[in-house]
Amino acid sequence: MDQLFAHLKNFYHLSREAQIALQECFQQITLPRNEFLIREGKTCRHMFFLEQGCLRGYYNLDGKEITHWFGFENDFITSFHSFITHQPAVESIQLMEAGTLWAISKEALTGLYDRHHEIERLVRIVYEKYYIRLEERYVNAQFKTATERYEELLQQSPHIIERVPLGYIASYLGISQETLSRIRARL
Amino acid sequence: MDQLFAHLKNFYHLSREAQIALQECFQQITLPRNEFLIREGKTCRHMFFLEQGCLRGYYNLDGKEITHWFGFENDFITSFHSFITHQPAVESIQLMEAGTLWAISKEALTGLYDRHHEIERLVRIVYEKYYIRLEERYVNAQFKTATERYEELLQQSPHIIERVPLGYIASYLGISQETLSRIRARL
DNA sequence: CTGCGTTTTTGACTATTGTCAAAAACGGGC
DNA sequence: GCCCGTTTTTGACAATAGTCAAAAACGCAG
Repeated sequence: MDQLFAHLKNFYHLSREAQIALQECFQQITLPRNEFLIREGKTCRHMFFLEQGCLRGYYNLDGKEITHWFGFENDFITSFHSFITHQPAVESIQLMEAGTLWAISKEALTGLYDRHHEIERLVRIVYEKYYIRLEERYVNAQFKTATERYEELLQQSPHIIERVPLGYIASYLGISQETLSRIRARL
Repeated sequence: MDQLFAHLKNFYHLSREAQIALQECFQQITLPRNEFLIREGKTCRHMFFLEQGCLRGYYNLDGKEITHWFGFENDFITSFHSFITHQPAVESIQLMEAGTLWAISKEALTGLYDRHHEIERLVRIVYEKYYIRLEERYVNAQFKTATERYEELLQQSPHIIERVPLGYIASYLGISQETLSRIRARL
């Protein structure tokens, strides 16, 4: 829990009361490797904070699993579309390692917004940061070659390459596993 | 101005007082075709609402202009990265048609957050919606073929194709103009 | 209607990546 | 250390998209 609150300070400094209120709404979860946090088709009603472990979000495209993001320590995790719209999730989220998470329900969170303005502010700021992160990812994904994308991943997120099977990384980069293997051979 | 407030109701219903406070912070701008709303290298300190017209965001990659998004009526426009981080914008935003916009400065907006909790809520909700919109765009861009992306654009946003030169659309889809021309010929 | 600059299309060729299949390397359990 | 299932690499070929250059179509001023 300390880790979560330490991380929140990167976004906004909460008052003691807000922290206590927030703390009461979180529940700890421990899940083994390969377990699902969210399954396609179910509505996701929680936001998670990943304290320890790593996981991937993926969806099905013509029977193929497309991994479109990874989550690591200190990431906020949810199926955002489902969480926001209350519609069934189109993606699944699966643990790639055994992990520890903190969960907060959407009702609890929106309840807090009314009682603690600062918590809503915190969440707004988190969204802003996540938005620009996604924007960057979008530009990289669409307008760079596979090799450039891999090299950038190597530089910026070497932890991904160390902890994640090649097949998932290839999918994440939008290329086939064979192509990624050849890129690696060349470097 | 009516149009702006009518549009805001899609996100959150503001009280009369909040509306008045917000209204006072907006300034109208009119710009001719090809004018720049934001130029690469300058810090963007405003959020805009596009009442009438259309524009594009683009950046330079090895001397080439990469158009990565379009804005149309009722869109909120800014260089999000610059607006949030206060760093110089990496992109430029240019009018493709003469347009009318409403501008609000970042200071004015953050000032409103303190005085009107609901305005911060509204903005949080706007960010949520824009986030999931971007997520969708990301998935489409990375994991579908050029033809699929063009067909989806045709179905979901025919207005883009009607109002925007082919070269910009090709860039937006992440393909060369020639390839887009060939896709069109085939359909 | 004509001419001219811009935008779009077409052609020929090249580079990149995908697909399918098989081989090699890796890693944990015994 | 050995076996077996999984992951990664390699090979051959096909499909997709990019590049450069030229032609055609378009749009507007005069």
